[in-house]
Amino acid sequence: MQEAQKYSRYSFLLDRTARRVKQYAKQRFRELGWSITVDQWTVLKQLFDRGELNQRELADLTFKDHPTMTRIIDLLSTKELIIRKAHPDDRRSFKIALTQSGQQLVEECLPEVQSIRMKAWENLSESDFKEFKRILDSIYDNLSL
Amino acid sequence: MQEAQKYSRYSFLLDRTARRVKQYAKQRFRELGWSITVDQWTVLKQLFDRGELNQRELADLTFKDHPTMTRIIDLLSTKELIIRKAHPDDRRSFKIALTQSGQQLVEECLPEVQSIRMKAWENLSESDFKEFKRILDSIYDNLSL
DNA sequence: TTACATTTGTTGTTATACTAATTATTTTAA
DNA sequence: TTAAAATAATTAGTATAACAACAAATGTAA
Repeated sequence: MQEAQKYSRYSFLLDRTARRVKQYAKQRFRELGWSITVDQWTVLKQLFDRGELNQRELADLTFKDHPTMTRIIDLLSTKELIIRKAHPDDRRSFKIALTQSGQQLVEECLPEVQSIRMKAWENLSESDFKEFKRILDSIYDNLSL
Repeated sequence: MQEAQKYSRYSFLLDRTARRVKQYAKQRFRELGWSITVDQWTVLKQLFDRGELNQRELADLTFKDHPTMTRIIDLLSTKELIIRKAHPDDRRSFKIALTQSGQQLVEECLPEVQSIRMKAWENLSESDFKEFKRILDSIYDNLSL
């Protein structure tokens, strides 16, 4: 393979694998009868770990843009897993909080999510993880603005 | 970090990095004034490399599903970069072919695409590429159906 | 040959991704 | 203090991504 073409191939493999990982988790969520998506889960988990956050903070933590976060928040609100509370110090902003059923859902799903996530890494060693993380971070930094 | 949480973190980094790579390419395409997306490019490039293909073959090669491919083909047809030609042996199917302007576009864009792709891999070594590919393939296989 | 299964492609629906533009509010600077 | 700049969130438009259901054509087995 030509030198230059090789890099396109790696980018393709990265994209393909990331899609597969997401697809697998999505499918397992469905099979388990959970009515949330993987991206919605990520938001719930952040709120579970860190407590109330505004939408900008959630967007930054999950590396999503603001319009996307608005819509994920809308969907989670409709399902009554979170609520937008008025921000005490800033009327432009909301405090997003888990509802009781949101809290309960995270607690129930957490072990299963972890086993879904583990599946991808079967047969890989501790040093593989380190290498992988290092390379991913390097790629990410190369493309930072 | 807890053992189980680690795997979620790796999945997150993978997703984040893949999104960044796509985002970077998309932005460069825009800056260069190209009116195609990265996924559309991938289809054009396959046709350029392999000649006429049907939609199933294109979907298989790019690891996209058939409805997604239908829509990408629709968009490229509208832009007159490709055409659906009747398949001589199978009336269910089309032969997808580059038009002259499609062919020309690929030839013009190819060097620039390769430099966009290379950007991600700066400061990484040949053995990093090999390791990375091995780990990606392993993850992909772990989640195969 | 007929009935059934498979294949190819399309349509519909929901969700995420990114861009641009907009509103409301808050911050900063003259 | 007032005007301009910046920020938080939303809305609108277009493009992927995945899934289900479907139509038309082809293949296969009795």
